[in-house]
Amino acid sequence: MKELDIGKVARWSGLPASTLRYYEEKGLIHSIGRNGLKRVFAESVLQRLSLIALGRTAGFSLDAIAEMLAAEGGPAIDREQLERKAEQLDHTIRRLSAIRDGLRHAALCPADNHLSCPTFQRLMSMASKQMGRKRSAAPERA
Amino acid sequence: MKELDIGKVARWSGLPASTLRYYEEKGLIHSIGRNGLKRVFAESVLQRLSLIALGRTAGFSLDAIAEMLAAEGGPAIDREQLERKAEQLDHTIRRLSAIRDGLRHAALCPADNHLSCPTFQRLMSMASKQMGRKRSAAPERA
DNA sequence: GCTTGACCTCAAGTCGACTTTAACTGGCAG
DNA sequence: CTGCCAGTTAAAGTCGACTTGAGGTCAAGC
Repeated sequence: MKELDIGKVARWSGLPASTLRYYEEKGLIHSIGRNGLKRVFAESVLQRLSLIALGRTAGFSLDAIAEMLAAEGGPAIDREQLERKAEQLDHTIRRLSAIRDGLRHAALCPADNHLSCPTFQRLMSMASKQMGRKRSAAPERA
Repeated sequence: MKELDIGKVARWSGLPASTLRYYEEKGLIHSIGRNGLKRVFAESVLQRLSLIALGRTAGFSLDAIAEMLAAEGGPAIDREQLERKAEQLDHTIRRLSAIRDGLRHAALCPADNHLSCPTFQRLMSMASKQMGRKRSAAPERA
């Protein structure tokens, strides 16, 4: 099993060492031991970091990601929760798609005020569909 | 032209008044005047707030949104920039889609460790494709 | 005339996610 | 032995996006 010091992990993951320490402190990753003072990581930490980066991209908080990663190894994954998150993501994707189309349209449409362009408006209203954002979606700190 | 006080804007937009004041301070919205001390908003501020919410969903910072909104009314929209943003969003969407599929697969797949499941791995590697930190899109942030 | 409620300002506080700083350790090169 | 380099810690600082708090204004209602 290949062992990496923090510098290698940093270089390969693209994350600064400080972030790796921070993630370890938060329990998102674990070092497999020490060599003197120095942390030693298993190669597999890179995959875990990928998953974390992915989760961040998807908009999850570090805490939410920690939960999911914990569930992942654990005795029972909450399949229902995963499906809920998948569905949430699905909504997000649809909204982002509408926004993307909106931007693209804005880049082409000659109307000088997009707010009054019907195509733009249609896309935006498609994207909106509920705009009071209170904590309700991603983490469900349960 | 209908005029709204901050309370109505708050109720209709779902945002607290403090946020509306903050947005005004940042130049994202404007009140059309004052009634005594009290801000008076045009009804159109609601649409603007929708766009702002949309932008937030798409992962843009308030500053970036302010820029885009400024460009919107201005003399020339940077079409190239819009197209770039659209393309960025497109990548994000693809990655989110892979993540969604990954989650959904994880919810169904009987393997007890998804990290070793080839289907899961394929989806995740599809989602990754570059993992340097750079925030992009968030679902209803938690 | 006094209270209540919705609004105001300005300053300070909070939260998440890091980054920076200062002081220290331990290995290896010259 | 001396320096340097990569690593270590704990604590403080930063940044974006708000929220909260203290203290004030004003119209309406009892």
